[in-house]
Amino acid sequence: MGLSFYNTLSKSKESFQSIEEGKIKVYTCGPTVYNYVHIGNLRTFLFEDLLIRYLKYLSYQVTHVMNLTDVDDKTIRGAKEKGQALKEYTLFYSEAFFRDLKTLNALPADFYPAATNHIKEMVDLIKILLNKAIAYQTEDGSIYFSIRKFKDYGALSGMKPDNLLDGASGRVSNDEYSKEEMKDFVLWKAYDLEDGDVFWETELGKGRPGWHIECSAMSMKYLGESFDIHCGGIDNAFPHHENEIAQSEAATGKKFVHYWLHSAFLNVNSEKMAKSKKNFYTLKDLLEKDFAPMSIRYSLITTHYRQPLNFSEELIAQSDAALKRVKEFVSSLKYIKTEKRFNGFEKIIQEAREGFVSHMNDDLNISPAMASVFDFIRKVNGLKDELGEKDARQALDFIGEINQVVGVFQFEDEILEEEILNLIEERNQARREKNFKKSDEIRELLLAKGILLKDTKEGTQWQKTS
RNA sequence: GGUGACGUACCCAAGUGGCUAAGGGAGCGGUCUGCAAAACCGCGAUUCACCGGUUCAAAUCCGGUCGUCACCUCCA
Repeated sequence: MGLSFYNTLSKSKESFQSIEEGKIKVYTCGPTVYNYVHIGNLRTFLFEDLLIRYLKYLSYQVTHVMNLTDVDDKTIRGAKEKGQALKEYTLFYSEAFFRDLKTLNALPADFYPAATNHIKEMVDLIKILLNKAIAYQTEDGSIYFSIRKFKDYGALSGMKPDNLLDGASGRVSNDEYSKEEMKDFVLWKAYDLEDGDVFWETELGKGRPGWHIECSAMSMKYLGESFDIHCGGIDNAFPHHENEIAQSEAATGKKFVHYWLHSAFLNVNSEKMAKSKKNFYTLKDLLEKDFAPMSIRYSLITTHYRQPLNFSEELIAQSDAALKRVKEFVSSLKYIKTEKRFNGFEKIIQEAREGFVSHMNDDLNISPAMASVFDFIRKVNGLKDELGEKDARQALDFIGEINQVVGVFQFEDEILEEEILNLIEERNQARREKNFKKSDEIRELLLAKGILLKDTKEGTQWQKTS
């Protein structure tokens, strides 16, 4: 089966076809850098990482752009509270965000454009909308998008103008406007004293951009007026993405994005994890509890991205155990040293690969894709006595291949220091002399150094624990 | 009021018309071991929230009921 995705636009799975052969352009909505991200946010970023990694695995040439929202009400308020310049404040949280991504082994995007570096592009876009009379300026100088003038408004989210509750986005003074206009959203916010020193003097007047316009302006700058995939959390489908479509398509007359992929929420006790509910964990919180980054990554990516995921510490512990199983498998392969070959081993690998790929092709259906990896491991474990070194090498390479996509397995350094090797030998000597007190002491000592020993028929084997 | 998602074993989670309902965790039994730990092997839902209906055949389709969550205001 070929690659297919559930497209929010059509509310159905569609087989994937890139605009340009062999190349895929992806835009993902990044964080608003006003605070540390929580792991609910990170779930979405890791879903996107999984997507990008898989597309690369399929040999597509991927261009990935993730924006940073570094000017909005929250960043302005936060900077003011800390008495910092906006730039200083947002830089701090941007860096924290990048650290989190790195810790969780997400591949860096090709571009991380920040809103404040693209004011010119946004102004140009807004000017086009004004010229087309789709946008209008109000008395205070703010500029709004008239959603009634974009006939397809609501196509993505099903939120048609008539069904929206009143109470527009960012409307300054509600009373002056009719009901319909209240549903319009802001493109450019005229300067307000609350904004302090955050403003730009532009052809549109003194002020700052609305939230939605940045993604239209920046995605089109880096990826073109039409591109392949746009991702984000499901809460961004409305109003953010709906508004992006309206702005972009109204301006260019072209289809903005071909595939919209949205991830479901991470919940805690069946409720959305959110800062306002105070039920969130940051990555730092979890690391301080000694959870391993890869166990956290595994927890966040192995539930299908459109399925709400109920988060718990128990979940990470389960992931930890699952990863241990893979690690144990990988570690044990190095003890297969014989020259023999297992007839048909290629076929076993090929079946596992096909299982993995066919499920990932199906809208990144990772659960059964991983199941085929675990099936492979069980099968090979059962065959170990019949495998030779070259087979083991192939099995290891296969796990490495899968890891290009999932990015959760860690391959240990297969070399031990002389000192450690000597201790293992010393312990074996003690065991031969039935000096178990001494051998147990050495085992404890090595475990404290991160080396786990296992006494098997073939001799003592070791494995690194961290 | 409008829009949408979800309810599968003790926990996590696939499967959306038809072979024995994947896989992981936990548990139990076994193998190995000086012992322990780890690993490996085996076992585990006659049943898919509930009630009707369609069908030769349904967890899967249709209707209804109950329960949970989210969006419509910044939110991954």
